[in-house]
Amino acid sequence: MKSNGVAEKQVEEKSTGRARGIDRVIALMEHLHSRRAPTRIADIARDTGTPRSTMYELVNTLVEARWLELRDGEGTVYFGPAMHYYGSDYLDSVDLIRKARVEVAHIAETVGETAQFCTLEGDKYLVVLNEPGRRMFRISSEIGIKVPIPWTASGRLLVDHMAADEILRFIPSEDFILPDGRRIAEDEFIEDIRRARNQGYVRTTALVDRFTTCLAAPVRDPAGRCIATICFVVPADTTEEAQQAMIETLKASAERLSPGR
Amino acid sequence: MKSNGVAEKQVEEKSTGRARGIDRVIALMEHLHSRRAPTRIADIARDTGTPRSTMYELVNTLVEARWLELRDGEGTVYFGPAMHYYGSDYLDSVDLIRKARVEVAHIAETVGETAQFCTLEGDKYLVVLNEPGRRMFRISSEIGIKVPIPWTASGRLLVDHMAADEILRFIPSEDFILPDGRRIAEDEFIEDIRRARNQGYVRTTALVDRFTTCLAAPVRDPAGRCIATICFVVPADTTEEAQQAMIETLKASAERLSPGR
DNA sequence: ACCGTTCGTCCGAAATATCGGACATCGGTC
DNA sequence: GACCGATGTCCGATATTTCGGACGAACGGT
Repeated sequence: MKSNGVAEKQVEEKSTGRARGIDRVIALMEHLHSRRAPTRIADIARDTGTPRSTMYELVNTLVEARWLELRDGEGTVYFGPAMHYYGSDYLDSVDLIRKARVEVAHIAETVGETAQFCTLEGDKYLVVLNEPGRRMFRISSEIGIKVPIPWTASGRLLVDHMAADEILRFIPSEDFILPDGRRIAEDEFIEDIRRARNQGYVRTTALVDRFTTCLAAPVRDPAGRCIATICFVVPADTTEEAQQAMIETLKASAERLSPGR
Repeated sequence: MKSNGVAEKQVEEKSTGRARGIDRVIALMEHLHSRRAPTRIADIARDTGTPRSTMYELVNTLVEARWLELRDGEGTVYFGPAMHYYGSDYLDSVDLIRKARVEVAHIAETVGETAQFCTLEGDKYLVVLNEPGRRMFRISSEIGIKVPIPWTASGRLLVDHMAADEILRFIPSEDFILPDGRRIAEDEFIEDIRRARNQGYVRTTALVDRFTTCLAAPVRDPAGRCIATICFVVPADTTEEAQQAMIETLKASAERLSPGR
């Protein structure tokens, strides 16, 4: 049907080309999020399949509400402050996330490396919180961007409650192909998961990015199911000693976050 | 009925009671933000003047888009994860805010007290970033909530580029009345501003809250105009010595954030 | 100075989203 | 067990929002 790796999203129309304003707005915001950059109104209209006149009308309304902001030489629009306010309300309203914010901020500051808090959404992995370390070598946070589960360290923990065949049915086959074209062997992936579960943490190197290592520890619900992970993103040449210390830090934080002690 | 200080917003109708979906959605989100709590659909409909059937229809659409989430025993709705993603995109896209996040996180962690980054929006003060300290005595962040300028320490810096009469014309007269009913004398307020400008920081005690002191330092643009503030919110009984150290911390951070060195 | 392109606004027509009200459910109360 | 209030769904009518296309302005390349 649709295979949007980074792909675009046309508004689905059943018969005619007419759609509700709210649906066009949702498509607009989703488009800005996937582009992650201020975008010209005409381009948004084209890429979302919205009539130009309609898009101008909607953008005016949204700018007035501060959902969007005109950027640069008035040529482009991007998210406005209202989104930040609503987003903060969301973060504060979810108990686990509120606690995770404290943990992530603390370990990022004390260890000095980028720390993240991650969960699943559907059959994809995504970063919910991202606190850059002192290094700041990864400028762009990838908050809310869906990533195939096998590309990530955390992903190996987040599915560890399933049986092997269940996992392979759950994850789309194409998600085993890395950005550089390599394919992750399914049995190695399953073995990774088993080992991670036993160790209580997971480490991956050079998966998405040749020079990056990810260290992750599981946040588990009372039933023992991994509901989220907390992790560090560090250069691959970080000393083993330092990595071991980080793993201990992660395990302690993850333990504190796990509901019901 | 409802008398929640921060006023409610009925959807404006010109002639008939009919409104666009997008306008109803904006009113809905604004309402949730002002209530800051999961709210029942029927209540939202009543308080925003939206027909119940319309509200149910819209909420369904928004829940599907993850703009909203059903909470509790499915009885109420509140902001969903999409708002957080869009809000994060906004934060990352504004240079000053991105830098301020680093500063606020750092000083909150090292000093251990709640730190904030604030600006003006129209003739109101508002908190853009809030990082709770170790104390965490103020649980609810007030991000995106508009507050009268005279109620705040930062407010005294944010208007310090104006002449006295300009300031008094700019700030609505009723904003000089504190939550407890006391009225701030206008000449004392003007004097506060002058002193703050000379000192390069400002301190207020027991303004909004009897037991709270605010310390703030100005972030200035190349022309010297205060475009934002960075501040600490601490218990009023914090020692003078500790407060002096915090002031120095704030001034250093504010200096780093001021564009053009 | 001459095009071709993009930007933003405006307008009338008609497809349809909003609205009001009816209805079925569910829980709690007396 | 009857009553009351609140919740959520459904449906048809019509007021209105969306849409297409036209238009003038602004821009940039030749």
